Amino acid sequence: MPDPSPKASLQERTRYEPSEVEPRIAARWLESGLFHAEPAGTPEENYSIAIPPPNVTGSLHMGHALNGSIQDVLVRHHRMRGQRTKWVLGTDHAGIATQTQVEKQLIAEGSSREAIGREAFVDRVWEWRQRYGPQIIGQFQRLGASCDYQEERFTLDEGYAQAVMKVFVDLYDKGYIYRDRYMVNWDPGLGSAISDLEVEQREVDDTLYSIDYDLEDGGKLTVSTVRPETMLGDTAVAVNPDDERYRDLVGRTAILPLVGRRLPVIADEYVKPEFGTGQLKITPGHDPNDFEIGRRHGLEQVSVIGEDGRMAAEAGEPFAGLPVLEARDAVVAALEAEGRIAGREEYRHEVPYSHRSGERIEPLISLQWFMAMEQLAPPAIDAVTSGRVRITPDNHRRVYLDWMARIRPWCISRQLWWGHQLPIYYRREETYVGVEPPEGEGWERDPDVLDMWFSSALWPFATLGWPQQTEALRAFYPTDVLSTARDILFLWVARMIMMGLEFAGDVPFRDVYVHSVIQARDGRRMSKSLGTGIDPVDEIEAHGADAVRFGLLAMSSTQDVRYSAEKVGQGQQLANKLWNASRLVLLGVADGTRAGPQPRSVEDRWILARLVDAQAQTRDAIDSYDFARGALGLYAFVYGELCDWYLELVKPRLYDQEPEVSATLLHVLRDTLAMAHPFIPFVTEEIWSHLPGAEGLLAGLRVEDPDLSLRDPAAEAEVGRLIDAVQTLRGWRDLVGCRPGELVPVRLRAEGYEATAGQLARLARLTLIADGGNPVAKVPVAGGMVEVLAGGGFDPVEAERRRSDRRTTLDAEIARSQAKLSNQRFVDRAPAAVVEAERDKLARLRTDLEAL
RNA sequence: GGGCGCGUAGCUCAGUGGGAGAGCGCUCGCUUCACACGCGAGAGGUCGCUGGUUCGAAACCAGCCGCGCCCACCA
Repeated sequence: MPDPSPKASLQERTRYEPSEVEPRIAARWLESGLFHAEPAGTPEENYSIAIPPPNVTGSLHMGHALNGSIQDVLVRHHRMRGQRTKWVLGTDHAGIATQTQVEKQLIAEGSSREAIGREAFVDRVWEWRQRYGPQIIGQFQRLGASCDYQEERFTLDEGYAQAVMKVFVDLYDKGYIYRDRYMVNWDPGLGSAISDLEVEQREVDDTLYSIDYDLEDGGKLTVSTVRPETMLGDTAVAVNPDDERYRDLVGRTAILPLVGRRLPVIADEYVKPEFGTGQLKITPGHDPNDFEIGRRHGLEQVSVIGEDGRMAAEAGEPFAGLPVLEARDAVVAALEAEGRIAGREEYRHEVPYSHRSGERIEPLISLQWFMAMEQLAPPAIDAVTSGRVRITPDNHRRVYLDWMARIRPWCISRQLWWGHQLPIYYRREETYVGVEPPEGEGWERDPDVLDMWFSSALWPFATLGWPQQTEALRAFYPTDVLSTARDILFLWVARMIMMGLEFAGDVPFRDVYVHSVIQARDGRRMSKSLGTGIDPVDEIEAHGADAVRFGLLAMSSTQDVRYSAEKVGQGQQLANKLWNASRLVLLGVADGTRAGPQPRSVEDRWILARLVDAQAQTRDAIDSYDFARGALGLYAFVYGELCDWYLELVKPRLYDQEPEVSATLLHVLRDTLAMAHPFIPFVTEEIWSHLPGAEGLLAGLRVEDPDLSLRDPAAEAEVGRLIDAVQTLRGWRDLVGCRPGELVPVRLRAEGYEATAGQLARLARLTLIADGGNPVAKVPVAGGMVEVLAGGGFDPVEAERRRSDRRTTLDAEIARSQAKLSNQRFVDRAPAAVVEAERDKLARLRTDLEAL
């Protein structure tokens, strides 16, 4: 990190400049080694989080920035509470995404992965990773994330690969992993099978064709399909067994047009009599439903579409070799020529698309590796129902449980080159599965790799050194919380829980926090392809990391929210406010002051009480994962209490160099910085470095529990009354046209200002006069009246109008209150405290009215 | 088809049984010796609609209207 420009003095820096400060602070943190935790102690006393590993090719997006901010609040908070805290860092090899990137690069060079071969290709991807992998790590540092950067893991590093291989072999040995020819979601764009979770349904307008099939012994039937080309693979026609119309059809034989194949007419419950003609063509090779029906009835499976997205040889001439869409037209044309198209209609329906490549899924039968989930799911269900894993917000709990209850086999093999290659070897009819390659000649390794989510599922324990029983594993597993967006609840979270229980002997985390999704300003999802993305790095450059962190946390919620530039602005202002408030204090306090609460007046007791309350509230917000409340509460304290009132109240004493107020101010500042640090770490660390007597980094400060003995309801009531009165009087002044600087002579006729009358006069610009003549105006304040005496320059007409408005309001409120209290049912049934409060209120209103 | 959630000030959102809130925006005033990324004062809301429960509903219940998301193999 280059040495920054010579540090301007506090005196000159009237504006907080994050771009100057943040890189300097980030460098200090990294050099300090504070973020690294040597393993010791137990998971119960330590605090750990495993970062959701970003894709190695990725760059920081808004989701990373939000989740990074959330996790960093948690990690910094617990570190400052004195826990040994580790935030496990690393990246994911992200099989598909990374392979696609490098392939694009190759194609741009006029080459391809096939041209250079697997080995050279994988080398190329590793080079890519060395080059682009550090980018996103640097961006997390820019955000201020206090990860343990000394121990970065990668889902394809050597130790991690060992863990993956061991898990695979163990699961195979237990019989959970098996090979099957089964209907899979084939992604023609990728040239690979993908799992159910990587498929998304999209609404599509298609044409629904009705096609006549002749019956062998005379007559015909009519089937409907949006994919006429698949009829070449039909092996039956089905009707519902209860469908009276077709009872005598069952058992007869239809003839498949164009092909001539004899199709048995079968009866199956799946067929809906009311849909179309109630006669359904059965294509076990290319439709998941038909596949199941085919298995039930022992039907032949004919694959007419190949993995290359073209019609296979089985499709016959002239269709074999044609791309699917061309084949569709050709089949329709051929059927039309035979007069078999009985109808077409526009048809809107949902169709599976690949979440990875964006292409339409081609369901087909393929030989793949699967993982059975029946044994793994129940313990993972129990972990959540028993509360060993808590999910926040808890409406996601049921979503998780519903999915787990209906969990299906997981297709784990991918026809890719970048990833964990299956530890499976074939020789003729033999299959060998093992971490080490088999002895002997002639073995060939299965070319497929594992679904990236298989390796990600091991993340919380594989990163800590499993299968070795390491110190790190003993100290930090289970981790405390997993913070994530809900879109990978099944893909990742559920699988981590299953794998953690199966292999690491415990749940991988105690809490799952599901954060909101930040949408674009117009409510659409943020996405590069839609052009709706906002780059958090740009935002950090423009407004500072603290501002972005604050903004994201403040807009976070239990539901999806639109990106709010205003909240980021609020964060930027907070940083600037804190900086300038600190300048006031640091430039003003007496030399040699030691920080410590030394209350001498009611406002001192008040700010100490408010500080303790803010500390408790902030802590509670963090502990309950309510980051918006935490961030906004912090803002409210700094603006609404510390700066607007306390600093204004004590300025005269500060200028007088009163030692006690210096000590108290430094104490409040110190504690405020510590409280704010998890949310806005840079500005607080920078200010901390200017604090007299501050040693070391704020990030490493050990924070004590809030000192509840400083709570002070009496001081809060007294200063609360003062604040109300000042605001009332300022409002009055503004309304009646008092010049801003002018001192108005008044007589205070109100209770409860014994200790604060001087402050009231100063802040509302009044001159207090003990006696004097008749008032020329009256301003009601809590506890009584401020009588304005002759001599102040104001508009008497406006003053009278104000008084009369106030009377109208009071009359209305009194009427409402009286009505309420004269309602016998209210008095009888409402809680006594509520009724009592209503009576007090009425009394107060009447007093105020009388005073007027 | 099943499930979850949302509809509160011009905008983005808090508020879950006892007198409607924040930030931004808007209006007016202020070169007040920390901050004009500032200070002070204001305007602005039938809390989607209808019905119900309750002494009392923005909040709880039901229905309706509008919007979003997740899950699901109807050609």
